Order: sequence, then C-alpha cells, then structure tokens
Amino acid sequence: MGQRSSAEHRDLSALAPELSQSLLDWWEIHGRKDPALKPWMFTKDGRWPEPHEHLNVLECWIAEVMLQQTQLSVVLPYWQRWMKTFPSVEALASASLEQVRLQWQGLGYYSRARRIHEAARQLVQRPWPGDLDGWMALPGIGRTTAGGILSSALNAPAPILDGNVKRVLARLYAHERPLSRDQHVFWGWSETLLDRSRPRDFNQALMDLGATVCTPRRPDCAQCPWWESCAAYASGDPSNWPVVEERKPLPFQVIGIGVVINAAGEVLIDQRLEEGLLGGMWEFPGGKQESGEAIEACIAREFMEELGILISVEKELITVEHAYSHKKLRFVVHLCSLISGEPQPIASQQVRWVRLDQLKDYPFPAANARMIEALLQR
DNA sequence: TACTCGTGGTC
DNA sequence: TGACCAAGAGT
Repeated sequence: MGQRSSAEHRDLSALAPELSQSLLDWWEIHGRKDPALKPWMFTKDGRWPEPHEHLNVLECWIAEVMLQQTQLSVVLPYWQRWMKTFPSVEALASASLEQVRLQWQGLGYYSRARRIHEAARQLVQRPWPGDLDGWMALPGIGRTTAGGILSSALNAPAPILDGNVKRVLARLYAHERPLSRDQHVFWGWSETLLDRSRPRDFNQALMDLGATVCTPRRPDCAQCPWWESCAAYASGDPSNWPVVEERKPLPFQVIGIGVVINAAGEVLIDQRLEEGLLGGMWEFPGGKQESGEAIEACIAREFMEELGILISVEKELITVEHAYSHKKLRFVVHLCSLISGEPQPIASQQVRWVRLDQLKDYPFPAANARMIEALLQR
C-alpha cells in the first residue's frame, strides 16, 4: 500500500448537505438523547436545547475533559459527584489541588485533573474564551475538546475529531492509513461535513453513529444512514477499516513495594513527582526489581535509595498485576518495619506517616487502592 | 511524527 | 482471557 494523497479520496463536499440531513434524521430516532446518559447536554428542565439555547459551559467543559479517552458510562458518576463538589468555577479554583485529585481518583490520566484546576484558576482572573483558539490556549483543552465545548454549549460551528468520528470517516472515505496519521485530512473531512446550521446536533449525531452503529467490530451497516455513500461498505467488508496499527507488545516489569508500619500503627506513603506516570498521586514506596535481585532486596534497596532509610522486609501482603497504556507491571507488596533513619523525599514530592483511617483522604492510583484494601482487611 | 499518559468495559 | 479501545492532549 503506497502513499496516498487526500486528492485520491472522493470529494464529498457537494454531498455534505444530503449526508447531514440523513444523519440528523437517523439521530432524531436512534441518537443517545437521554438526560440520564449525558445530563450536561440538556436544559435545566430536561429538554434537548433548541439551536438558539445555550448550555452550562462549565458543565460541558468538565464533561468533555473527563470524556477524553474515557467511556461515557465510566464518566457519568464522576461528573455527577464533581458538579456537586465544584458547582462553580470559583469553587473549583479555590479548592486545593489535593481535593481536585481526590475527585478524579480512579479516572486515570491524572494530568487532566491538574490541568482543569489550573484552567479554573486562570478563568476566575479574566473573561472566558469566546472562540476556538481561546479555549485551546487553556491547559488540557485541545482542538476536539474545544470544538466539543463550543458546539455543545453554544451550538457554535466547530468540528470535532474523536475516536468515534475518526472511525466513521476512515470508513466513509476508505482511508488507507492508520488513524494516528493524517490528522489534517480527518479534520478537513470533519469540517467539510459539519452542518453549519446545527453543529451541536450534527457533532452529537456523528459520535452517536460511531458509538452505536459504526462500531469497531461488526458495524451494523443495515442501520447506517450513510451506507450508500460509504466507500468501506462498497468494498464489501467495512470491518477492514480503519486500517490496523502495528502494535508492540507491552514491556513487563516487577515492582517491589514496601508497606512500612511504625510503632504508632502509621504507614509510610509518598507523593509522586508531578511529571510522568501518575504524577502527583500518592503511593506506597518501591521500585523496579533488577535482574537477579530478590524482591526483598529490591524493596530494601529502593527504600535506602529513595527515602534514605533502613528497613526490614517481612511477609508478603499481596501481589497486584496492573496494565497501563504502555507497560504491564506486577507489584509484589511486602509488610516492612523501620530499622533506622528518617524518611526523606529524595525521589518524591513529600513523604508522610499516616494512620490507616487517613488513607482515604489521599488520592491513590487504582493499583494502590487494591493494596490499601488488602491492608485494611488484614 | 511518535511517544507518553490510566482505567474499566467488552468480546 | 488477553487484546482492543474509549468524546485526546502535551511534548
């Protein structure tokens, strides 16, 4: 398969009005228009908004960020709780980053929480953005999120390009390269097809189509309003699109973790650096096992290197397997005792002794939450 | 461009 | 049951 230029794709711009109409007709009947599913998309009296009506921009912004790489059903309870805790941008801006992280705990991609907090602190100091570039200048908001906010809340004519839309477009045009490539081409298609008179409804319809009909596996083309125009359908097997990326196997590592308990019954935790994996989250200290190294030796070494203390490593508490986006880890967790030294934040932001009943006040990543559960049930 | 950055649903 | 993949952004 050689290089293809966008000029080799069909030009659907002349057909855009017709495609938009058939998509919106489908959406009126089959779209995910349920206030229990995405409440930020509805008016306060529970109606789908008319074209001239605006929605709560804060609610849409928070939802759009939470929905980055995260499924609708997962986001909903987080969004509900978040809007009760931080009902205004002032409430959000005046909250501590720690409080914000606690609300985000379990959602993943934790830099999103830090960036929302930073954006809120900017927004209470100056007027809110009025256009795409203004929104994109805020931390954590890229073109899709900005377009989502503007089209959802204000019905402004801004295109979007999320995973659903990319898949639909890749099939519609039978694009011959993986979704990670040719971003400008996909953006051009999304903008070409966008219904300028109903951008809110159109964008929602396009995403709903991808999520419910033009699905990754076994697309239900019999229900698709665009089947007659779809190049992938015409090819005979639409599931051949999008073209699959070649994927590398996840690297695997064993991590030794120590739960040090002192005479007062307190446990030692540390806050990770802001940069990198799980930035700013709290954890039980530990680190990578080196080749040929016993796990007990690994844990003792990590505590000496990263906290400057000597510990004795005792019995195992739990082993947790956890897959991140780009690596797979096995955490082997041992109970430990302090022999000598005062813990120092050598490789972390801070270290702290806390009682077991205080652990719930600290944001922990999912793998650590399982360790805490084992510790509390011990 | 290519890589990092989480977690849970789904088959 | 491991692999794929979600309303992507930042660097």
